[in-house]
Amino acid sequence: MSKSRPHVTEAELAVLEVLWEQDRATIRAITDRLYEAGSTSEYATVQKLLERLEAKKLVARSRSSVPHVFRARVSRERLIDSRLRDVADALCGGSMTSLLTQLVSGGKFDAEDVLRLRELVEKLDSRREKRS
Amino acid sequence: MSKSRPHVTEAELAVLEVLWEQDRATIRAITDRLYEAGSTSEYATVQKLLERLEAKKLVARSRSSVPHVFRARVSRERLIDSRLRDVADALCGGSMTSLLTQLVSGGKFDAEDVLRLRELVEKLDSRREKRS
DNA sequence: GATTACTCAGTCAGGTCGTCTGAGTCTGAG
DNA sequence: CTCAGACTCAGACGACCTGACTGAGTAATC
Repeated sequence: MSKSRPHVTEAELAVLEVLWEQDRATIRAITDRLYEAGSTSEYATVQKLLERLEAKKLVARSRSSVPHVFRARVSRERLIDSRLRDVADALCGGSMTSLLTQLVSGGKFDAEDVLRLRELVEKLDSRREKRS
Repeated sequence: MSKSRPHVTEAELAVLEVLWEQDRATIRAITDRLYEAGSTSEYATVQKLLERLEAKKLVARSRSSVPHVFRARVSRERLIDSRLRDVADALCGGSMTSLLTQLVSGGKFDAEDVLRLRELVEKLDSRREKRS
């Protein structure tokens, strides 16, 4: 988390979810999406969350028009990756490989999961070979 | 995290690490391990951390002797798994499979990693077949 | 009997997080 | 022009968490 991996709060995440879903959105749109009602204070809450997300460079704000338009600067995939890295740092000495090993050997996966995983490994392997 | 998956603090984790390393330990032993000095207040800090860990059922305390002897009730592997589950819940709709897919396809792994992963998948597959 | 180590309960400051308020700005309708 | 409504921006707030610390009481040891 420390290494330029700011923590994303649950409420902040909810905002990001909307941005992932809608690509671009105003505070109003996000507020209505999250709260239905969209009162003044709820609007302000979303505003503050966006402000913090912007400070963490996780969303971009376009000030060229009013109301401002926001978009996510980070994908869900990157966020997942960053959280996994946090876990690896905290519990696996920073090794993503250990984490992966742990996840694979520990989890319960059915036939379909294993099949998909196998395909994924194949793809990974061939991609790696091509690089070298 | 909510589902009987209490959050483990960094300081609490440091205590757990010692317990994993030493199996059983007194507060004194843990304090000396973590702080070298082992002053009164540091001792009390460790004590409080153990108290909280005990409340979370992550360590067991034997009161039959004084000083009390502590041991971990959760392995590093289980803790990793629980954190991964947190990530899955927060970002993958609770699906560990999605998380796994993300981890495999997103991470940078070298030839050795891929080889090990492949073996792991084999093992997982045969284990699964045996079960059915 | 005093010292030392330990347990147990409680406190405390600093930080984070979600929420909310208020002051000021801009714009469009009447 | 003026007013109302929507928006931005800065700040504050209480609740909570976390690590650190204190003090009172108890048991053991010399």
